[in-house]
Amino acid sequence: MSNNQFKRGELYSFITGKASTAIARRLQKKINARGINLTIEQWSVLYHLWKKEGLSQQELCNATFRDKPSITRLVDNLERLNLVKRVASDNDRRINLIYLTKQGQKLEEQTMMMAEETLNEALKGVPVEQIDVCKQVLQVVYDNLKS
Amino acid sequence: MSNNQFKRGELYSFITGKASTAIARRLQKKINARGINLTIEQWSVLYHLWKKEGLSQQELCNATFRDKPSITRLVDNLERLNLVKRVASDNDRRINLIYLTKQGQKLEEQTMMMAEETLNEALKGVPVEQIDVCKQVLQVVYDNLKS
DNA sequence: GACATATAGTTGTTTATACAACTATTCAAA
DNA sequence: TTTGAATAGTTGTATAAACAACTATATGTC
Repeated sequence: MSNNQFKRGELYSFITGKASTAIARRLQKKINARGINLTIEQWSVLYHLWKKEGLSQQELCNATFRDKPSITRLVDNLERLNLVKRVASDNDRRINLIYLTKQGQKLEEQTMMMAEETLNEALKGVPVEQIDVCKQVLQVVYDNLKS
Repeated sequence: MSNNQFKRGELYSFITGKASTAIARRLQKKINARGINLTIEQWSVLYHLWKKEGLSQQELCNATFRDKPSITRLVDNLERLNLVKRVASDNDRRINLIYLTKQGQKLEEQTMMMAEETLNEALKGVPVEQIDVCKQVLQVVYDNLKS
C-alpha cells in the first residue's frame, strides 16, 4: 500500500494548516493580553534574532521561509516599533545586518515563556513519541517541497 | 517524562507552520501554471462547496477556520470571478447561501487532481503509519485550541 | 406587541503575503 | 577595465488576515 492513498476529506487540513494557524492565533492572543504590541510574524523574525543577532535580511528570508519583500516590510515595522535596527555591512554594502535594540532584547524572556505555554496547551495529551513522529513528518514535507 | 519538554529550537516550525505553508505554495504554483486565476484561500472555500453546496457564510467560517470578514471578502472575490453566487435564504433573510456557478463546478476536477498530486509530492517517502500519527496529532492540537 | 439579546453578514483599518519590476552593489569573464 | 550576470534589498499592486464597529434580521421574554 503506497502512501499515495488519501481520502479526500483528509486533504484539506494538510494544505491549509489549521492546526498551526490555531497555535499562532493562541500565541497572538497571549501577547495581546499582556499589552505587547507585536504580531506573530514580527515575533517569528525576532525569534531568529534572539538566537543569533546580526543576520542579513536574506538570512531572515531563509530562516522564516518568507520572500524578500515580506522581510523588508517586517523589518520596516520592527524598526518603527524600535525593536531592531538595520546596520549596513562593512564588507558588502548591499547587505543590511539586523540587530536588536534593548527593547527588542527585552521581549525575549516574556514572549518565549508564552510560546512554550502555548505549545504545551496545544500538545496537551499527546505522547512525546507521537510529537516526535509529527516533527519528523513535517520536516520531510518541508524538505520535499523546498526545492 | 512529560510532553512539556521542548527544546527551543523546535518551537518555531510548530508555531509558524512552515510545512503547510510549503504545501499551499506548491499547490498555488500548480494552479497558476495551468493558467487558472485562483488563490489557495479561494480554493479552500470552493473545496467545501464541492463537498456540499449551499453552505451559509457562517458555515464556511467554521469549515475554513476563518472569521466572518475574511469569508465575506473571499466570497466577494469568488463572486467577482463568477465562481459562486450568493442566494438569500428563504427561511432566514440574514443568511446568504453560497452556490457554485457552472464555472465554479468545473474547477473541481482540475484542481483536486493538483491537490492530490501536491500531497503526494509533499509526503513522498513518509510511511503511511507516520502520516496517520501526524494527522492525529494535528487534530488533537486543533481540538485543544479551538475552544 | 415591545424590547433586549443573539445571530448573519458588511465595512474600515492595519498588517502581512505573493509576484513582478525596480535600484544598487558585487563578482567574474572577456 | 569594461561589461554582463548574480545578489541584496525596495517599491508597486492585489489579495488575505485579524480586530473592532457597524447594519439587519430573528428570537425570546415580559
